[in-house]
Amino acid sequence: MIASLPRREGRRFAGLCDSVELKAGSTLCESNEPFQGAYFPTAGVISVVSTLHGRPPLELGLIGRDGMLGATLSLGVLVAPMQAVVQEAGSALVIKVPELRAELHDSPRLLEALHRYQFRLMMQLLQTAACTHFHEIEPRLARWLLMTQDLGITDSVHFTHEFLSHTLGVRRSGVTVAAGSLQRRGFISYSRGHIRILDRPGLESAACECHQALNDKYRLVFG
Amino acid sequence: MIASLPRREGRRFAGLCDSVELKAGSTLCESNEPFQGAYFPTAGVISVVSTLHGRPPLELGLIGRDGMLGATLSLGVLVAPMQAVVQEAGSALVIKVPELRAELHDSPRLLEALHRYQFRLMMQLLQTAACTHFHEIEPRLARWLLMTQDLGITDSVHFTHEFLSHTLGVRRSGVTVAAGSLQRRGFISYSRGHIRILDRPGLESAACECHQALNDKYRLVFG
DNA sequence: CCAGTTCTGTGCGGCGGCGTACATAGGAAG
DNA sequence: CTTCCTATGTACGCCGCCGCACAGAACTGG
Repeated sequence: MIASLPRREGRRFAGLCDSVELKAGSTLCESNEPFQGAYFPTAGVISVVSTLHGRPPLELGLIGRDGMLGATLSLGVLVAPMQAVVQEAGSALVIKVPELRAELHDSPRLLEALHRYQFRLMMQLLQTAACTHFHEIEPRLARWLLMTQDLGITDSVHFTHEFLSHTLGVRRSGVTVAAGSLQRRGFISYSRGHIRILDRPGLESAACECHQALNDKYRLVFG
Repeated sequence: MIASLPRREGRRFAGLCDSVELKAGSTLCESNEPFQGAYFPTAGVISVVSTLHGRPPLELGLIGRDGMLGATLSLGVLVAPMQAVVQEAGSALVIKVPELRAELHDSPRLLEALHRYQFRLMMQLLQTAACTHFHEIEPRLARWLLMTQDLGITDSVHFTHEFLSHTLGVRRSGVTVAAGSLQRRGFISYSRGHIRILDRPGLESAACECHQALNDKYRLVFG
């Protein structure tokens, strides 16, 4: 995302950032609490979740190296609207909130980038919300695997069924059944927290249309 | 929302708008198509929905006289991320997109207002998405009735069960059962498309916590 | 090699909602 | 008043997922 800035600005901006490690499972921001900083993942994935009283969190968005956590800071609100958790360990550039705000003030390009990404996240939320409501576990799982692959995940440390059950908001054994079916069909193979995609076209056929639809929309809007 | 601007700016802005009638059921914008304009309801309610291929639309947000349709225009993207439908007939001020953009450029207060509302919508989407997934029909229906009451609806023209089934993404007969239960408990009464709230505290107790939670969050962020 | 832990496979009863169908009731129009 | 249409009440079987429980399998550390 920073790379999309003009070279000089990008350099300058990166200079304002610290590099941090993203540890799987760590929480980067809490709903309705101030952002500690804005995160630009260079590797790994951040998960945007919504938590209801007494329920496991439900994942509604994924942020990878093409995105950022804290795009809402471009709206002038310093508080996070959602909770975000590191789903896939990696690393990120972090910029503190005051520095980001100063930079947003000076760089229209940066502001535009954040605004656009905010829009993208919104599209993602809308799609995922409906998908979660209407579609079944297996297609949703397939879609999720495709999404993470798109985000450039190579080897996953902790994609256990237990873990996936949280991101999909379903039972662990429900995931086992869905994953088992995908494996039997030869689309994926997995064992003890490690999933490989064997047949991407097959997986695409097993996924709900949301993956394709969302990508189409991105392209339509941003070219 | 316009009223929150300084008096002079508000007047000026209102002068740029046309007044239009909001007809129940009419679509104000389509997902991934350019906004025709930005709508500031003065009466009635606009519903933000997400539609999946071959499914009824699912409502994820409500826009009343405290809000607007087209807040994403403040992000510099001229396309709508979602579909919006008039749910409750009324009226609105409309401003054309180029005029709005010019005004956003000149008035930081206006820009801030749109940004804040964009943030609010985001909070609403996140809450509603999880609510839709986890909560049952009856509490969701109760919550929805409370929300619409908060938006200042007095008499509803077309709150039939059929209609409600679309906003909640469930069967019509599912709504009948839920509404029947709320009526038997004395919280509401209805007949042929007309619902009255008889016992607001009772209805609150029947609703899921999402209504309260969201209001709390609004207050926490915006005071 | 053994013991403990984590991950996966599988089964059970139950429930909420689905799709469908049909019956009644209330208004509107003639 | 009758006719038609829309809105509501209710029932039936089905399915997906739940909560739970337990067994096997695969790694881990002694």
